[in-house]
Amino acid sequence: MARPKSEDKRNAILAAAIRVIVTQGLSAPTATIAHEAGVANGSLFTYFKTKADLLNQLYLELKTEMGTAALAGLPPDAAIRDQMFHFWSNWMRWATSNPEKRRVMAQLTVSEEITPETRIAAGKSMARIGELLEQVRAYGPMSEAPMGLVAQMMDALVTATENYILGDPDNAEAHSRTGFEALWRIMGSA
Amino acid sequence: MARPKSEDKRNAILAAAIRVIVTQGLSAPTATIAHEAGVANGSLFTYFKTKADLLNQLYLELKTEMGTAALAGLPPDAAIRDQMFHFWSNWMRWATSNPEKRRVMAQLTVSEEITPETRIAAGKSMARIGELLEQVRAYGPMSEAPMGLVAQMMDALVTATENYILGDPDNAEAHSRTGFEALWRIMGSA
DNA sequence: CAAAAATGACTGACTAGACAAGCACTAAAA
DNA sequence: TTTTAGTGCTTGTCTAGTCAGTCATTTTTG
Repeated sequence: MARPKSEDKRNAILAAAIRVIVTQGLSAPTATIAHEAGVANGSLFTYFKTKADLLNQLYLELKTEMGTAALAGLPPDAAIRDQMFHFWSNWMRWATSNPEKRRVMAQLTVSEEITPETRIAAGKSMARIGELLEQVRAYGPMSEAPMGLVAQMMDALVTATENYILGDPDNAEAHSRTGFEALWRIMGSA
Repeated sequence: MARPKSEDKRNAILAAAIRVIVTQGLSAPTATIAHEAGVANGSLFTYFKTKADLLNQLYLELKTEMGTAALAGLPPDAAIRDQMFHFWSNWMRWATSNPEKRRVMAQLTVSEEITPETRIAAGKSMARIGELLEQVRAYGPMSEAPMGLVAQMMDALVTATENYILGDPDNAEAHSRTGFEALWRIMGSA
């Protein structure tokens, strides 16, 4: 390999994509993204085969980052409710301190450009979260409900709470707590 | 006005837009929509000034239709929980029997093309729903929480439940019930 | 240790195609 | 006869992706 691709440049493109998409939406021209990243139009395509490829990789990166952040420092021996609250708080903190990433995630989640394969790969990085949720559900009022529905509901509550916090960041802490209590009322056991 | 615009044609365009957008996404060409509606390319623009205008009107129409459907036959003297359940069931039924409209709504909700004005107008048509929700909230565990957060959570739960039903329509009834019970655990009082 | 050859990342002008909207014209209503 | 809806071809703009050539970096060779 004569001249290695630089990880820096790849990251610069992904970061630029976030900044541009947040203001222009997913239809933002690749040229704009390349320019924002300080890279030539054509270079973008040496790092990402197509625009769709760029979007898929961005989605994967964001989802993984979010999952990692949410699980950071989870106390493995604490009561399940405390673990869940820790997890919830991490997630909220990440979301509120990365509003642009959150917005872009929301757009990508709904986009047709994201392939099922990417969604599955993204799901894998959430495996640990699934286990946790499974334990929570098993002894609560949702024990009979299908896991998929429970997972979607949690996701929905997270997103709703995050969205609301975005509009009133000063009371983030209180809203986060309200959200968690709602979640726990839905599926928790004690 | 010498020759009146036909309401039929307008509706044909909106209906065609739904059909086309559901398969092609919001970037679907206006030409395709016009063709699907059995109308010339240019005619579309006598009914809708721009493509964005078309999307905004479609959003408004769908949101209004959904709101109306959800409130149909609401028993005004029944217990508040029963009213809420009636409302929830209506909403679910509308969603499951109009999957394409639901999908298009989801796309429009997130789209940058929809103006704040349109969103506000759409909110107005939901006023009655707001009152109902207000009564529910007032005596439950969410009485201290801001109304906006409560509304977003309900919306999130509706959407999550709808989405899940879409993937397993055979058990729609059971899932709908599960969803409502979750909602009631969050904010109901008895 | 040159130096030159091989490699492939990088550039940005360019192309081919798509699309929203305009327009000149025709048909229908009043 | 006037006015406006309706038509579908045309136009100007925009954009994803290409490509011929350049240049930084590594590898080979005398």
